[in-house]
Amino acid sequence: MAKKSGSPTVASKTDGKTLDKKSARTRVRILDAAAQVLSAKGYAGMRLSDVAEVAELQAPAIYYYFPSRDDLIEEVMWVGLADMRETLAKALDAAPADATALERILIAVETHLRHELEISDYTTAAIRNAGQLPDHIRDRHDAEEKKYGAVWRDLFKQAAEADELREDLDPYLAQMLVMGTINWTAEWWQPNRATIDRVVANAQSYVRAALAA
Amino acid sequence: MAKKSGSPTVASKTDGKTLDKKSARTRVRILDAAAQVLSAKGYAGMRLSDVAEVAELQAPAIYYYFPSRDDLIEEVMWVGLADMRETLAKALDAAPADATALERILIAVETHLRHELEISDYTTAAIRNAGQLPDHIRDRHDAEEKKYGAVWRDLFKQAAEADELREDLDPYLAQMLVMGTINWTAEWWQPNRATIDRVVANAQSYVRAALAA
DNA sequence: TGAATCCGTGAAGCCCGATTAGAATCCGGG
DNA sequence: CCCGGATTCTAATCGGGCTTCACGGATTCA
Repeated sequence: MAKKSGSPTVASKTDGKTLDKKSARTRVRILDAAAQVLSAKGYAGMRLSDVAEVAELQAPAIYYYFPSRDDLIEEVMWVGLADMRETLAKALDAAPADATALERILIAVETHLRHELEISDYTTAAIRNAGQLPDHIRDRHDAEEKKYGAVWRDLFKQAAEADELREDLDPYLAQMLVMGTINWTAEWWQPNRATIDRVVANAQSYVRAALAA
Repeated sequence: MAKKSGSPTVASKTDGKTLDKKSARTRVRILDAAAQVLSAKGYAGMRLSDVAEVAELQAPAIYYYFPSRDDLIEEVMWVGLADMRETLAKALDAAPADATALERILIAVETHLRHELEISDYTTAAIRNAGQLPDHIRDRHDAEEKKYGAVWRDLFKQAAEADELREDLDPYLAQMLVMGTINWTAEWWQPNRATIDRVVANAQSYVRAALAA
């Protein structure tokens, strides 16, 4: 609970202001609080009074930074995905040039998992609430989700073309099963049950064996 | 969307009444509608007026059958898990006596998946909302969830003892990863994308390879 | 036929939570 | 020290959604 945002995206992608201005920091505090509450209570269950309490201010102050509750939520959801996608893209760029397609998938598994578990309430909020959003918020979120999915789709396509996936797996279904494997961790993982390193190691071993031809 | 309950549990475990009485059928209609809406909108987002509309009656009529909104939700959540557990128990009982521990896990994968995808909004409601419940409803649900988890835990314990799991997997983590693999399907599967049979076949292949020593 | 019970409706009551209005406070520059 | 904008607060409005209430049509049974 109550992970930090740790995300450069929150400030940088969102508007031009920098973090040193107090007002920008307050904005981030609100966003962080919203991510935390949203992740725990769901779209309809998130109350501005809860957010305000976590952010240590009064609810109406939120309106100084966001035009409405839905705008706040939309931004949290979007940042969650966009941030995740950037992190993943960076990690893949940093991979050794001779990495196999399967190895790249395992890098993605690790990156996704670490980001989800240690960094960001934004991501878990985005994951958990994707299905419950009303249509008007869903659009932007769906677009971003599609982009994120595309990164993964490429990974699986390349693995399939390089014959690194077992024959009896459909690449699309395999992708979804892998994403389930890692997305679901947010629902059960707790720091005292197993270290992140152990979860990552087990998940990588599991996925590698599941996919490898 | 809008799957049927198909569940004997709804009527039988819930009270003594039988389905032939019109009132009992109305009660089930409300429960089915609640499962459907709950699964789509989440705990806080489920409105009694939505449920009433799906069940084709007026909202206050719900109070003839359930003391409160929370009681209705609690029953949906509980039925979802209890029903799933019974189905799984039956499927495992019906397994051939000489099935290996790993084969039994694969039976569980298929049973869970088919139940989740083709039968029950109750189960998806239970899965999706487990994290968002307020404490007073959570108790009964947690108890039931623990029971369901225990069935799986046994499966993995036996597999581990029979050396059918790869050495570098922790049985507990492996269990959670498998449950993620299958629980997550509810989030993405749609009938037009792939048949249930194909999903089941891929998931079984995936899990077998992931786990098998 | 009449009465008891079951089922369900329509019209409020009431509380909670988003939002708005308007005032108070804070803070850097003159 | 004092002003003006930036920031935040308190108080009030407003609508939506759960719940209650009192009533009526049906169905059953004597």
